[in-house]
Formats: sequence, structure tokens, C-alpha cells
Amino acid sequence: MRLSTKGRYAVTAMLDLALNGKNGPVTLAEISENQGISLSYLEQLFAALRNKELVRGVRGPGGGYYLGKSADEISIANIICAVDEWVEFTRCGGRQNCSGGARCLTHTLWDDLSSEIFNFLANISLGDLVRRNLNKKEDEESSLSVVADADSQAA
Amino acid sequence: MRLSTKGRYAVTAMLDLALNGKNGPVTLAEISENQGISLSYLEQLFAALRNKELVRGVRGPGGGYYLGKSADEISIANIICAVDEWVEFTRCGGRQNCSGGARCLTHTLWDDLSSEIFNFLANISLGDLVRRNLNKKEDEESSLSVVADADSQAA
DNA sequence: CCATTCCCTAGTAAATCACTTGGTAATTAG
DNA sequence: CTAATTACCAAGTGATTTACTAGGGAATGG
Repeated sequence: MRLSTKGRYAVTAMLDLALNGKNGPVTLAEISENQGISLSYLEQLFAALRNKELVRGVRGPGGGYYLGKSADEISIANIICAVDEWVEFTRCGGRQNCSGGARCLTHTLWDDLSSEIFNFLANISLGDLVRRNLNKKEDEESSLSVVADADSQAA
Repeated sequence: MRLSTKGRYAVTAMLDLALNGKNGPVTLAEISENQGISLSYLEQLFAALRNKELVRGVRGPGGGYYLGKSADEISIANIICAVDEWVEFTRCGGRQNCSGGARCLTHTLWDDLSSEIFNFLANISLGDLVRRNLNKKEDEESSLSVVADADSQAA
């Protein structure tokens, strides 16, 4: 299980693409400018995203990137897995010698948690994120209680 | 937002402590043995956990570590924050010059997602994890469908 | 006293991060 | 056709992080 800043860059870039790619492709130069990410680093991230067919590149003037499928079909887990090589840890059914000991139980607990986190992220799509934010702007228009709660707990 | 293998080590160690610390303190040597983590690395992790009062050390022979509070009062987010320095990213209300542009919207979306992930992890306690697993063993005793699903999606 | 345990500092090889440099390949506008 | 534009590709780099080793204390129990 891995969720680094690299994943954040990828999600951020994909969000930018989902937001600005409604009519015509978006160039990496634009995303680089918008999000403050170096062009060449974006190229590396997009190479990984392209391998997983989450984006589609078009070369030449007027070219750029499209989403590889609809924003609703791309989950946050998909994006993070593409660039961050999600490692599902030590289901130690064989490899390790932890036959029923405390080690194996702990590993099982961790694996369950890891799966839960994955499923959580797999159930949020790019489209969800965009829509949720627009709805929130309409509905609330004032407070940001969720974020405030998280901050206070984190501190 | 950060969720590295270091956090995994910390959660694993805390799980071990929750499982084995029912009667008397648990030594880092035991956890090191159980979980296959180097003793000195554990010491560093537990220094961070101690700072956040998630564990309590007792020196001398027969000593070891206790949980700093009950397993139900310790969330996974607490543990990860302790060792991984959870960085809440770029709520760019001031620092950056993204006045209403695509950058700021994307950052807002990311911040919302980040908060959601945090809240998700904040709502799972060590106690939950242990109980959930014990219940599952009683209830199902056969299939591990959740984990299987996650694996197939990850691949 | 002395063994045990926590506690602390420093250093390190390997990996990862975010980036730079310097290209090549395809496509379009003129 | 040419030149500009864009995606694509590879190699390398300083900074940071990871997981660990080494080498010590400081407190406590027998």
C-alpha cells in the first residue's frame, strides 16, 4: 500500500484534464502551467497513465491528452495504482513462516485494512469528485466543515 | 497526504501491541521478532508514537510498551500521522496565486478528497480492526471475498 | 551490582522524488 | 515542403526518505 505525493500529482493532473478537456485535448504544457508541475515530470506520469489507458495522447499542433475513458469510469485507485505501483502486502500464505502466530494474524488484519482503503479509493471516480464539488458549491456556499474537522483532528 | 510503508510498519507494530499487550507490557524485541522489523527501526517508530502518547514505555527488566490509551481511542489515522507527518496539502488560500483559476479548483478537489481519506482512516480504530477480524472468523470461516476483489482490481 | 529494557544520536546504502537535459517521432498550419 | 508544435523517450541528478546498523546512555528489577 502506497499513497505518496507522486500519486497526488497524478490525481491533480487527471483532475485538471477532466475539468479542462471537455472540448478538445489538453497539452501537458497547460497542465504544467496550471498546476505548477514540471513538464518532464508530467510526461513521466502520463507515460504510466497511458500504459494503463487512463489517458490518450494526440501528437502534433493542436494535440494534447484526452481521458482514456469517461471520468466516471476512472477511479482514484486506478490513478494511484498507475503511477505508484500499489503493492498488496504479504498475504503470507506460503512465503513467510508464520503459521498461526501473532505475525500472521497481524498481517491478516493489515491486509483487510489495506483492502478497505483500496475499495474506498476504488469507489471514488474523477467524475464523482468534480460533481461533488459543484454540488457542494451550490448547496453550502458558506462553510467547509469537513475540511475543518479533518484539520483539527490532524493537529 | 502520505501513506507509505513506514506507516504500515507502525500500524503493524501497534496491532501487535494491541493483540499481545492484554496482560503486561510488550517488548520491542518481541515485536521485532513477531513482525520481522529491525529493533532499532522500531525504536524510532515508537519514539514518534510516544511523542503523540499513543504508547507508553516502561524501562527495566519486565518492562516494554503499553498502549497509551485504549485500542478504541487510537485510530489508524492517529498512528499514520504520528510517524508519517501527514501533510495537508495546499489549501492555497493565500500562499499561491491561483485566484479562481483551474489550479485553485483542482486543489480544492484534492483537498476534499484528502480530507475524505483522512476521515475514513480516522474512523477505524485499532479495537475495530481486531474485533472485526475476530467476528469475521466466526461469521464466515470460509471465503475472503473482499480481499480477492481488491486483488483482481489492483492487477 | 548487573542484566534488561527503554531511550537517544549518528551514520549509511538503497530507493524514491521531482526535476533537467537532450533528444526523436508524428502531425498540422502556412 | 517546411517549420512549428506536440507527444514520446532515455539518461542522469541532487535532495529526501527508507530501513537499517552501530554505539552508546538512563532507568529499573532481581
